[in-house]
Amino acid sequence: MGLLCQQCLARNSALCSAMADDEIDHLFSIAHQVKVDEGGYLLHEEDSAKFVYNLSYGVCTLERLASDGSRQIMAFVYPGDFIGINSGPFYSVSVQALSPVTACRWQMKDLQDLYHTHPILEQRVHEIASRVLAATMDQLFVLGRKNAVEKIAYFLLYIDGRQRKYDGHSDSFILPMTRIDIADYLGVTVETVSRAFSSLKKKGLIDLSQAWVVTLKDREGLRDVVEHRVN
Amino acid sequence: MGLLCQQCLARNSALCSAMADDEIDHLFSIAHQVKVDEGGYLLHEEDSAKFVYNLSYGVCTLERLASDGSRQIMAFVYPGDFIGINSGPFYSVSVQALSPVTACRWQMKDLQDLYHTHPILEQRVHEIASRVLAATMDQLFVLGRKNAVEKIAYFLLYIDGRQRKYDGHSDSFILPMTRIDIADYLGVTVETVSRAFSSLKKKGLIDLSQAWVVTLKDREGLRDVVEHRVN
DNA sequence: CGTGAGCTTGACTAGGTTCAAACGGGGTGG
DNA sequence: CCACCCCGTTTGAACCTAGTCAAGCTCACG
Repeated sequence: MGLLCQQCLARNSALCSAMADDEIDHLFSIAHQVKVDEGGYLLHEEDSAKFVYNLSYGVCTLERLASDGSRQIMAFVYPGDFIGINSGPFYSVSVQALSPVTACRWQMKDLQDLYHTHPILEQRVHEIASRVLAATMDQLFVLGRKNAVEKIAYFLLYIDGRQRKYDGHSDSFILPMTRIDIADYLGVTVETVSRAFSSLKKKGLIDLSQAWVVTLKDREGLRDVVEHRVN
Repeated sequence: MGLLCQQCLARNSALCSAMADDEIDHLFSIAHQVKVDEGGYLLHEEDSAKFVYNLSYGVCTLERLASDGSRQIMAFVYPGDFIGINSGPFYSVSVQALSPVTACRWQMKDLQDLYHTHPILEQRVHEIASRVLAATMDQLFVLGRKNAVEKIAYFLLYIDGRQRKYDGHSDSFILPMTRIDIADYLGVTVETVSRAFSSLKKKGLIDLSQAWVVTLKDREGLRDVVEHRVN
């Protein structure tokens, strides 16, 4: 059984890594495996938050939809990330799969019961929650105070940080999301995203061999762009 | 001793309200009272997060400052609100007083010790953290997807909700923050804030007897503006 | 190959920023 | 007590960035 966990991309996630190999079987035994097709939803914002998920494979968006159809993506969710861990009575965001997705699902209640025998789990949950809030505030700053090119530079460094561990430590990675997703993450339009990519390419900071294959040629230069130290 | 708590504006805050009148003495006995002048800082983003605060009187901003001087306000903090409850090793935001401020300060550690005897406290802390995250995501949506007038309409309803319990249930309230603060909260300039106020006034949705005295004449109309249902 | 979805680019427009000036109310000093 | 000043706010005009609309391109897939 534990074999599934040993091979899981999320084995070293903030929560699972708190459990030794011989303990993880129990964590796994109370979990359900969930699969969602590309484009499908893992959960909806109005659902009551009964479950906690840990993404094993694939990438998701954490998003909110307005009545007029406009969408704001709050975060991109990668293997090892948790979903629903700091929700109130409802999730308050929907989670959509950008690719075929596998996740471990626990009853919130079951996980909380584990806190008694494994108090470190609760501590880890706190840490995760505080990191999520900090990341959301980073994004808030970017949306409020950065222009289009700075937003894209920030986005690329953010994705680089998220994906490096899966794509190896090269300077190239494959974007799992469309330009529309990027636009909805940064609060701009698709065209603006496209123009900003071109601008960074012209500056020599990145390469795009294909639209979704990014090579970071100058991370320090990208950081300068984000920090508004260059035009 | 407990008298101070009985009269405190934060007596019914999410945390203190978990304690009965006869129990609150203990919570108070391990607290320090902190006072900060208008414009002063309660804490800085780079401080290590050793303390938790509960605001008793006054209003603060929760803000982040960039190297180029640009500022993003993440939230306005009112009596009863908690500060530093879901920080990582550092606070990651600074807290500035908009008016003379009084707060109760606890050692994070002391509060965590109380969890054993009063498990409800820990639960409340979770709830607070999840509400903070939800509110931050609301703001993220607004910054990413709303225009200037919609942002101001959202802001007014947000402040109305925050202040109603202190200002009584009238339709008028006094803004404790400047136009610059509002601008830095919504990711626009002062001039844009001013023009948006004028626009809402012209629409008949609000009144401004003085610059900082707002009367909401049509809450439903304001909600329509926020939801993009009107121009 | 041909098709279509997603991406890029161009031309024009609109909303917000910038810079500048005027306004208004509260506080200070003559 | 009034005049003056100062700070925050409002308003105006020019500018510019990002949005809009439209066309063309690329590439994966049938």
